[in-house]
Parts: sequence; C-alpha cells; structure tokens
Amino acid sequence: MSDASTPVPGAPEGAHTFRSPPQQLKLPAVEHEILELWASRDIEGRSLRDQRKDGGQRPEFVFYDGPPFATGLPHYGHLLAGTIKDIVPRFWYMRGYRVQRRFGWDCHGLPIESLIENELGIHGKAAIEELGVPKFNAACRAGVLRFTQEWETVVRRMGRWVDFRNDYKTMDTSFMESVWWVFKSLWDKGLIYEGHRVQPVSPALGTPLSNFEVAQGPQEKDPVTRKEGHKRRQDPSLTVRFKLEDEQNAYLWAWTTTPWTLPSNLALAVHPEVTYVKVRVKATGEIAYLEPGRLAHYQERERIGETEELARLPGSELVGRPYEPLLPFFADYRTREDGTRWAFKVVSATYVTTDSGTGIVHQAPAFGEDDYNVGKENGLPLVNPLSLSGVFDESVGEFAGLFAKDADKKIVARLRSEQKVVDHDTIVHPYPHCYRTDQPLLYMALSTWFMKVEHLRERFVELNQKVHWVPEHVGSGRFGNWLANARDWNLSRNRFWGTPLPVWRCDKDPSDMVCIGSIAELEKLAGLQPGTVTDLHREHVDTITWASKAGGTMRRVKEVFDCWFESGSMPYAQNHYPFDEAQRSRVEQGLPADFIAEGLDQTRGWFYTLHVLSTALFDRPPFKNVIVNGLILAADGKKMSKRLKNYPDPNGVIDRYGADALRAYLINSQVVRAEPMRFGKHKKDTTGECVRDTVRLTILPLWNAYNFLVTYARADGWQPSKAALDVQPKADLDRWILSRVQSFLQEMIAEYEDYALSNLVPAYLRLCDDLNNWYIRRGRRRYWRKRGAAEDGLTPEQAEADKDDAYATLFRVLVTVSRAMAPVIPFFAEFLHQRLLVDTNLCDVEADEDSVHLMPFPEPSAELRDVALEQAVDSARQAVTLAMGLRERESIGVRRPLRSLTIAIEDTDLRAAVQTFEADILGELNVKTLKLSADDSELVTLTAKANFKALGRRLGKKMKVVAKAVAGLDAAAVATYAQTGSIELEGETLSGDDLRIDRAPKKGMVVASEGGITVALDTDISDELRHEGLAREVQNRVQNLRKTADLDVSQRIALFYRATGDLQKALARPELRAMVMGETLAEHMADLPDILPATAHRHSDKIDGDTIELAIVPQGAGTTEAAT
RNA sequence: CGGCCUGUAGCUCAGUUGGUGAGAGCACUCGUCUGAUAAGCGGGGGGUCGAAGGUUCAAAUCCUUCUAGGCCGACCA
Repeated sequence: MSDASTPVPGAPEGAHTFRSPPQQLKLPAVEHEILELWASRDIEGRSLRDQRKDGGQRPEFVFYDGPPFATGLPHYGHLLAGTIKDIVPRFWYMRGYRVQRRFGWDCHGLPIESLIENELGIHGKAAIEELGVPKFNAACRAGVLRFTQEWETVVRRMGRWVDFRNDYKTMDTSFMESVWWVFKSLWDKGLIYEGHRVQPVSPALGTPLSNFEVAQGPQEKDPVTRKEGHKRRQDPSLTVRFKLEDEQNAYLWAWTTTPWTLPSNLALAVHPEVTYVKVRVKATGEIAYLEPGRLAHYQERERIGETEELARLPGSELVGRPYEPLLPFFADYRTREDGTRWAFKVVSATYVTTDSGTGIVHQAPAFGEDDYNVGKENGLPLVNPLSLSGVFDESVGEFAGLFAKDADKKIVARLRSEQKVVDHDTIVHPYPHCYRTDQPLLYMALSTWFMKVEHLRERFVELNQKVHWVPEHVGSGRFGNWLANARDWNLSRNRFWGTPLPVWRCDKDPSDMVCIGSIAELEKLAGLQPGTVTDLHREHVDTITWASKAGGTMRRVKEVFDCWFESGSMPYAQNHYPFDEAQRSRVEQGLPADFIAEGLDQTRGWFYTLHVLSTALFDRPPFKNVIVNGLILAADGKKMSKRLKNYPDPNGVIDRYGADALRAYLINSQVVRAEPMRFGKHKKDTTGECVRDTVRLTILPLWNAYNFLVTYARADGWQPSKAALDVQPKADLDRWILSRVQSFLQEMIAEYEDYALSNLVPAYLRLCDDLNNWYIRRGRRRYWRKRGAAEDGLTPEQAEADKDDAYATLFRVLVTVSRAMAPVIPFFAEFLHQRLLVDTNLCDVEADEDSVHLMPFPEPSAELRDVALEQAVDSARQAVTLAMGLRERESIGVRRPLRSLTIAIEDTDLRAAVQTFEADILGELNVKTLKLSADDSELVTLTAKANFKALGRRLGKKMKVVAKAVAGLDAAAVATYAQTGSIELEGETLSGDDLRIDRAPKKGMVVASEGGITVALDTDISDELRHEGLAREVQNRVQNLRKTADLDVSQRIALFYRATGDLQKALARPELRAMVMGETLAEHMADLPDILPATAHRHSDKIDGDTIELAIVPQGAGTTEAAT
C-alpha cells in the first residue's frame, strides 16, 4: 500500500510521527474537541446524508426514528434509546450501508394542548371554542417546539448522529397530507366506519380521555390490599327492584353504584349458567329473583329479612323475560315497530359475576363497555341523555339540567317514593379520576371513527413472526398477545390541535360523505384554485365547504386524528408519500425498515400502530429488527423523580465523565433487553458514581495502551505507516494478539448483527485484559531495547525487526479496536483514529478516511487466526494464576525467586504450545526454571466423578448407584481408567468422558490444579535464591526511596548502605550488587559514610530479621558532587 | 383482576437446551510497583439461588401455589 494520500488539512507537518499524547486524559474536553472536529469537517453530514467524497453508491439500511413529544426535556430513557439508535446505524454504516437517520417530532396531541390550556389559563373544550380554534392552534404551534434546541444539544452531546436539519414534524403540511392519504386508502379498502365506543369522559373538561390520560389520573394505595390503583371514592350502593311483566308481584333485583345510569336502563343481564333462586320475602310477600349466594350476603348484613325459597333455576331460563321500565323516559323502546319485544328484558351475558351485587346486572348500554357490547349483541337501542359535560338533557324529565352525579340523590329519592329501592348503602371503591381536574370520570358511548382491525388479527400475528425481537419474549409474548386480541381502533379525537379527519359530510343528509385523500382533491371539490390550501389544520380546513347534492352544505366532521395514527403513518408521511415522486420508490422499498428501537412502553403504542398500518396498507411487517429497552430506575429502585431528586442530572454526568462512559454504562446492561435497570452503583448513588466506574473499566484500558505505544514510539523514533497496518509479525506473542483480535472481531460482528448490544462491552473488556495484562506487559522489554544491539538471544538485525514488529502489531491492534468500538464509544474511538492515523498523515481525505466513522468495519481475517495459539496463552495465563495463588498461600512474595515450577498438561500439543511462552511464565512468577510434564501423578491424587450429563440419560435410575461407585474408586483405579479409557462398574461399561477426573493436591506438596492444568512450585529455597530475594527486597526499598525523593526515572544516583547478617552477605555478592545497581541506576554503591550531603535521602528497614540502612544521593547535573 | 417480566454474594447483575465444584464487576480484605497505567495488577473471604410443594437418577434452571416488585392493560353492574 502506498503512503501517498491526500493529507488531512491541518494535520501536523512532516512525517508520520505521533503527536504527543495529552498529559492527562480529560474525557469531556476530548469529546468537545471531537464534536468540533465532526462539525468542522462535516463528517456527520457525510455519513448521515451519504455525501461521501468517494461518491460511492451504497445499499440502504432503513432506520425509522420514533418521534418523541417535543413538549418535555430528554431524560435517561431518551438517552438510552438514543444510544441504541446510534450504535446500530453506525455499525451498519461501517458495514457499507447508507443509513439515513432523520429526527422526528410528535407535535400534536393532548400533552401540548393541556400545556397551552394551562398557559392560556383556560380549561375545557368550551373555553377553547370560546377563544377560537385559530388562536388556540396558533398558540400550540408556537409552543410545541420550545424544547427542540435543548433536545438537539443533549442528543449531539451524547454523540448521536441524527439529522436535525432534515427532520420531520407531524404538523408539517406534507406529513399531514400523507396522513390523509393513509386514511383515504383505508377508507377505500372499506376499513373505516363510524361507530360508538364507551369512553371515559371528564365532565369538567367536557372531553373524552384516552386510556393514557386515564392512567395519568390520581393513584393511591388500597389500604387493605396495599395495591396501587385509582383514587378511591365513596359512591352510593343501590339495590333496586324491576317488576316483571309476566309474573304477579315478582321482581328482579339488581345493583348499581351509579344511580344516574338508571334512567337509561334498557335491560338486565344474567349469567346463563349461574343458578338463580326465586324467593318470597316473608315480611312483604314480594317475590324476588337473584343469585342465592348474594342473597345470603344481603341477609348476613341484615339488609333483608327472612325469605322462603320457592325455586332454583339457571340464568338461561330467565333470559327473555320482560319487565317494566324502572323509569318511564325511554319506555317507547319496549317494543319495536313490528310489535316484537325490544328493550326492558332479561339478556344473557357471561361477564356477569357473583362476587358483588345480586348476580343480576343493570344494563345501560351507553354507560359501560360491557353494557354496550351486550346491547349490541342483543340489538338494544342506544340512549344517552347526557352531554359531554355530564348534564342531563330534556329527555329525562325532572332530571334535565342536572349534573349526573348530582342527580343521584334525586333519582334515589324518586325510586324510594315509588317503592323500587331494596337497599341503599354506600361503597368505597377505586374509581378513575380526571388527571387534570381530579373529578370522577364518567363512562359513556360516544360517536367515533374506527378502523377495522379485528379481521386482521391472524395476519398481524403471521407478519409479526418475521420480526426479530430483542428480547424475543416481547414479540411472542406481550406484543403477540396484544396483536392476537387487537380490537377495532378508535382513531378519532374530539380535539383541536391535530390532523383533521378528512371527511366532509352533508348537513342535510348525513349519509352523503366524501373522504379526501389529498390537498389537490380538496381544492378541486371545493372549487378552489390549486395552491390555495397550504395548511391542513382545523382553522384552515374547517371553513372549506361546498354545496351538497341534497342542497345542503358539505362540512368537515369535527374530529381530529389520534396522534398515534400520525406516528404510525411515519414511514410514509416523513417522505410525503405518495405525493413526492422522488421518494416514492424509496418509501416502498424501505418497508419493512431494517431496524427500530423504542421502550417497552411502546408495545401498545408505536410498535402497534406501525404494525396495523403497514399490514393494512401493504400487507407487510413494518420492521425487521427491533430492540426494546426497559425502564431506567433511580438507584433506590424507584422511578426517577424530579421531586425526590433521586437521580443525577444527565448533563452533570456527561460533563463529569463524558458521553462515551455514559453510553457504555447504559449499553452494558440488560436494559437493552427490556429489563428494568437501576441507574446507580449502590442504593444511595445519586451522583453517577456508576459512570465513573465505567470510565475506569472501559476507556482507561484503551487509553493506557494507546499512551504506551505513542510514548515509546516517540521516544524511540518509530513511525507508523500504512504497511504497519498489514504487519505479519514473526513473534508468537504478536501473532497471538493479532489472532485474539480476529476472534474478538468475529464475536463483535455476531453480536452487532444479532442486535445483542449488551454483549458488546463485555467482549471488549475481555480483549482489553488480554491486551494490557498479557500482551503489553509481557512484551514490554521489546519496546525499550536499544537499537542496533544484540539482546534476548537475537542478532542486532533480528532484534531490530522484532521491535518493529512489536510496534506495528500494537499499532495495528489499536487501529482495529478503535474501529470495532467506534459505534459504542464514538468519541474515544475517533480520538484514537485521529491520533493514530490522521495526525500521522496516513489518511486519505478523498477516500473519506479522515474519521473512524467513515471507515469500513474491520473484517476478521482467517489468515491471522491461530486457535491453538490462543488456547496456549489461555493455558499459560491460567498456570500463572494458579501459581500466583500458591505463592499467596505459602506467603512467598513475588520478589523472592524460586527454583522451579512444574506445569503438568496431558495434551501434548497444548503442552508444547505452552512451552513457547516459558519466558513469559517464568518472568511473571519470578521462577528460575520451568518443567513441563505430561504426568501429574506425583503431584496430585486422582479422584473420579461421574459425568452426569453424559451418563444421566443413558443410565436413568441407575445413575445414583454408578455415581457412588465412581466416587469410591481409588487413585490407582482412576489412573488405570485415565490410561485405558474404560472401566466396568455396577455392570456398566464406562468409557471416554463418562468419568470426570479431578486432581487433588497431594499432602505436603505446593500444588494447584484446575481444568486439566496442574502446577507445582518448588518452595525449597537455597542460600543463593534467598540472597537474591533479599537483594530484590533492598532494590525495592531503594526504588521506594527514589519515589519518595521524587526523582526522575532516569536520574542516576549514588547508593550507600549498612546491612547486617544475610542482607550483608547478599549485597556482598558481585552479581546481586550489579543487579541492584543496574535496576536502581546507581553509579556507585558503597558503605554508608558518617556524613552525607544535604541532597541525600535515607531509609532504614528490617527484612527477615536483619536490618538495613540506606541512603541515596542524586548524581550528575544539578547536584553537587557526592561524597565518595 | 388479566398479560408479560423480575426476585441469585453487602450493592449492580451473568448463569445457554435440567447434569451436580453457582460466576463477574463494585464494595471488603490481604498482597503487589517503579522505564504504560495505583484511576493499575493479583490473591482471598462472602450466597440454604424470594418461599413452599411437585416432576426427575439429577432443579438456580421445568411445573404448581404463594410472596415481593416492575411494565402494560381492565377496573364495570
């Protein structure tokens, strides 16, 4: 490869020398520099909008970004989702795809409407209409984007690349027109109908509430069950009697907690399979029907006197029996025109329970969902005398003008006077309340627009099976169940700030309706000049009318869309489909998207609406892969709460530790698999200490490795080159780390492609451990070898080549790792790329090599792989660990040299491979010689254990007996088995890995064994070894002295000492004396004089019972001539 | 009340299709440095795997019940 490339402007002049590394690593400062770099070189733009300098055409990886409400500030949940939404596109971009990432804003809906109502100081629909829709909507438009700047700041600071310039807003005319197109398409397919749905209504607001809003209502714990639920409220508990028309003096008893629904009673429901009882009340002689268990309940509470049982019958026998209307207002519905019975009869309903009331349920179809469904099944009429404000209209006589809840008392009074009340009590129960006004909600059937989805259920489920869910269970469980039980979608809202339903209807003939699918169509029908309509909000389109066939006027219906319908239309509407010709095929080819990611709470939200619309419109799933993230809780396990201040401010955490660390922390958790996560290191961590740990764990290891390379390369004059990136080193250590990096790449790619983000950081940490704690530590000497000198048994030429290989290998490793980690820690990866490649003029701007994020993701090379070598190092490191444990156990410090270490490994190839790392093992452990052996019988006692996994299935019940026999085998028998590989026990032939052989250290031996590797230390210490150990202790004390004296590492010294006993003997040995002097840079070593210069530093100590007194005096420039 | 998820070391969490010495990080403790990194490296202690039953030769793992928590939904007569 040639080094002739277009250098990056501003890169340091001259050759390929590394820039000196920063003195101190300040991550937030580094990140700010990187942000500036990205901006100044438009790197983000080149990636996002695919404006590469090389102009290459790339296949498209389609990502849909779900729009957040623009009315709140971003919190940790958004940062987490943003991180996921950044990592995945970055990876696929590096894999050679084009990945458009457009930010979206959800601009419509109740959150912003409520906010504006509060700010304008008005409440309720009536107030808004009084103010006027144009003014209200203008306020919404002006207010909805107030936080976009804050969002952009935080999102960018997190390192997320997403296009804010080319964003989409659900209030854009183009977006809204596409929503119309979506609706019109559904309309043309016959999937839209007008119907009723029982909805919670806030009478104070005069508007129905969404389930979402209901859930936002006041909550409290039930004092008995301690369960969180709706705020509790006291209501009447009224039992009334309905007179049967076909039997004398006989009544059906029914119970209600909402007397205001009684005027609208149209039926009574019984469970067809429940047994009811017919009784005579002794005191009054009346005959009553109800469920016997409930009767007993009333009698226990002494609400009813004694009764005489007359008969028992199943509910099905009551079905169809007529009764007199309780109140006269809707008595006309008693019979149909043809004379058949219509309302006021007993109907069958399986939802009826016998745990409250009477077992006979009052039915007011307009005021309960179950009632409504029962009414529909039985062809009952729908009567609703209530307005949205909960006020009765003229149809209910004396109750007209009363608020429903206020009418309760008057209704009860009238029923009481008519002898229709059996029992009147109160009940305290959880009941939904308005989240804004705190008033109890009323349920009532309202006219709404529906999309038919129930017939699509099966298709939903089929298409959903093609989706790769992370984690899998959300797709098959929660979401799958939801799809299988999907209900027709109520997609209209009686609100103001939203996309208006594009339905115009004749005010004379309501059946004359037209659905508009585009602006052009509207202009044409209304006779307007093309281009007249530029905005589709209510204040603009509600005034557009035209003459109808029936001589009336075509006016738009009042409703606007549920904002979920808009977000579900996002795949089409963000590109103004199908109106924008240029984008048409992209939209069609971009469905399903390759990837989306949102929180678990979107199961019923965006995931669902995307699914419904793409199935209905295109018969396709909307996305191929989805990552569902869980909820982030505060460190104390509670929800994050601004009030409790139980979590650290995100900006503060980023400013202190950097975005990379926060990203790595968030992603290194099962929260990316839909599980909840506690943001904190411990329960009281409210400062983000957990993120500091992540800096230490994930960034510093890489930083240290980089710092090592650059420091030595600069000192040594080594220069990186393009050739170094393809280095084929000879040394085993180098070949090993390159192989190890390949397996790391393979693992990373597999995890990225599987969207298993929580496995990325652990894989990377394992590599860092290998890199820092073995590769660099063991290879350290190679970097500071003098050039041109024969060392380590190598000729000067060999030593030179080996050293170059070492530099090149480490350089290559760091470059590769920075690319593999770029999606996860985009700042630090970029920092490395800039320092290693850009500043050294090794990048070609024309080939878009000036940012790590424009580079291709590194492919693992099979040629560099050497699995056996990787295993050998594993084993060597394991042997070292075992031996370290032995030293610890025997209290022999690493400074004390030992004569020999024995490693027993049965496998011949592995043993030979471990041998190649002999010097490393001995160096790590401070041992003189290594003995390798295939046979560990002198070191350990063999015991055997049955391999349950292998034998269990084969032996079944005999397993226990055999296992016991195996455990009873003596060492000799096990040894025989180890040789022959077979044994007869309890009539079974066991062979191969039917037995697992364990090694227990023999008594009196310094031996440890694990996983087929046995190590033994020779702890017999000769005088020679002991003296060397002592000399090293002295050496250690001198080094400590150097440090307390704050001497430069290259500062020469004069060393003086006075020692006793063996210490004296050790230091008298010439070779040890030379060692101490060499390692401590001592130019002189002599007995301690009586007088020392002022620059001397002193220390005395006791080592193994002998004493030593030390003094060091700095030598050379800047110091006076030391006493000699 | 229903659906889904969770309960493993002091804390945060791993533990594949059941296979028998239950792991990591942090914290604790002991040791270890001087030509990358003490914001480092290594050793160690610490858990009746939420509880109780059951299936099985074998259960942290499968089943049932209970219990605690989370998310979503239902909360009606």
